[in-house]
Amino acid sequence: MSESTAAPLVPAPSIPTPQTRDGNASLRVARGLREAIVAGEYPPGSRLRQEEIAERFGASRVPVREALKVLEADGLITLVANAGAWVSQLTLAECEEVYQTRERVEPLLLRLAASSITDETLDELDSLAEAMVATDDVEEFLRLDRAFHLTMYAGARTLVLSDLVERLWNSTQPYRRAYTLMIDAHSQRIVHDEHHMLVTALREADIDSAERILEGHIRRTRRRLAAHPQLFADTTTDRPTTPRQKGPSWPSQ
Amino acid sequence: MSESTAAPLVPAPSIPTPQTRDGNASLRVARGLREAIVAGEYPPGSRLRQEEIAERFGASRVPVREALKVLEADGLITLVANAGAWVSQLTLAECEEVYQTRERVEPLLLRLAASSITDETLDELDSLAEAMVATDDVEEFLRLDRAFHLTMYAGARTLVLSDLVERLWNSTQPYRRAYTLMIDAHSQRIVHDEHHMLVTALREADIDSAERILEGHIRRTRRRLAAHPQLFADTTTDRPTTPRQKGPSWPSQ
DNA sequence: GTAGACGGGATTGCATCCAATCACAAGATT
DNA sequence: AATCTTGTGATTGGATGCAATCCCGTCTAC
Repeated sequence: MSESTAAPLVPAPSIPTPQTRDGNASLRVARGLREAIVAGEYPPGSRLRQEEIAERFGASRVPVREALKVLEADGLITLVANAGAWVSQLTLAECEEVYQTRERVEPLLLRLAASSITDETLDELDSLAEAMVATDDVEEFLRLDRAFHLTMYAGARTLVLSDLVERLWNSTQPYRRAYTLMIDAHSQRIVHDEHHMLVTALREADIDSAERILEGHIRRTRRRLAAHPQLFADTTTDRPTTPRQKGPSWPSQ
Repeated sequence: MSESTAAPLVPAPSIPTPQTRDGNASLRVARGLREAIVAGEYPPGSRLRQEEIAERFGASRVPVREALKVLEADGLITLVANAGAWVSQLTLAECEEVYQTRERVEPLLLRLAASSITDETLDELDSLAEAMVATDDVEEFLRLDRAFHLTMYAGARTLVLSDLVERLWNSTQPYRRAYTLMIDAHSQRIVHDEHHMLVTALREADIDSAERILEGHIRRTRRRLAAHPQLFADTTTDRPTTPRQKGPSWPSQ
């Protein structure tokens, strides 16, 4: 398969469309673009041009537009009619909203997953937590943090809830990244302690404690983020990335 | 209202919207189709054909496909590559998942909205609760129930969380409808009492109590739903690729 | 110097057209 | 008689083309 995907690494965007045999270019574009945004390749506020994305993924603009709709529903991008697509910029209030939602929802997911957490998983969680202390690389830290949480939830046989949690993580990833760059040693130590307490509670099968520790863990992160409002979009300034303005969606006909 | 009379049913396939001057047919299709699904016009398991929808909303298949992607992200429909789109059929486990999520998330939304609930809103909530006892019409009951909850949350200046709650309501609406058809007087009385207690707690500005009452209210509904597994898709049945209407039992819209 | 107007170029939204795939029914083989 | 094969019609997926719209650098007026 070397000939099919070797090109994307090198800036040689001649014609990367060997064959669209799969039948779902839309899915491929959505996946790839989501990964690129979460990876920070397109920072918040970046404009996304359909043709550019189409060329990058070797598709036409039609599946790209479908993928953009999906990513808008994910909260990752903001679409403005007849204007374009931008990577979502969260205000501090919106970011806190997502974190407050996480405080409520992730403990539930943890509870649903707890019964199927094995000893091997617990050991893996411990080593992930240790690796977070060891690393100095921001991207590595973020990856480990994400892996820690998602590994805890991996056993849950849920569909809606796991999807939701992943969306919440994705939409706030840029701000976790920006914050991690300026994290101090003390906060990092607290994060580590909380992770360790979490594993301990799970080892003792004390789900109620685990839920509370996880909730506090997320809440503390939220408060630390709130202490750095400069990382977020300003609510006063008029951004070209108009936050999606939903109509009166509730009137049932 | 028995709006379910024939207006949309009557074969008047001329052209409902002769011109798509708005500039966003995709949004219009998504909105209209979502309303139709939530209204029960397309019961779970129904197949959605692109051309049919396109004709109904006076658009081509391209914006229809974009709308289908959005509704898939909403959890309202299920897309299968190269096969088609079906209105989502939830298993009992999935429905309980949604309800458990609601138990955690809606109290938070209520908390965020509580500060901006006025006395007029409280009076409106009371009358909505009263109207629920008075009516015998299922659709009216559902509309009032939805209006009650949404009115409580209306003051919250949130985007992500309100969207999330709306999605959770929408995706479970068909099962609320089916269940409401067989609700007994005793359960209905409990629902009414809970609503009244909720308004009382809000009137006393006792947010913690309001949260707990709301959580219990949703949980009890979940447990009543779980007592009627026959309303849901069987876990043993095949993929949504082979969904078949097995007499959804309630009148064709 | 600042604010408003404007026009070229770029970009989006949508309809039409064609290829690919699947469901389904009828026939052939064992 | 049951199962595998085959072919046709219907449906979906995607690319191209065109009209409508918007962004943005430039010019003009005050």
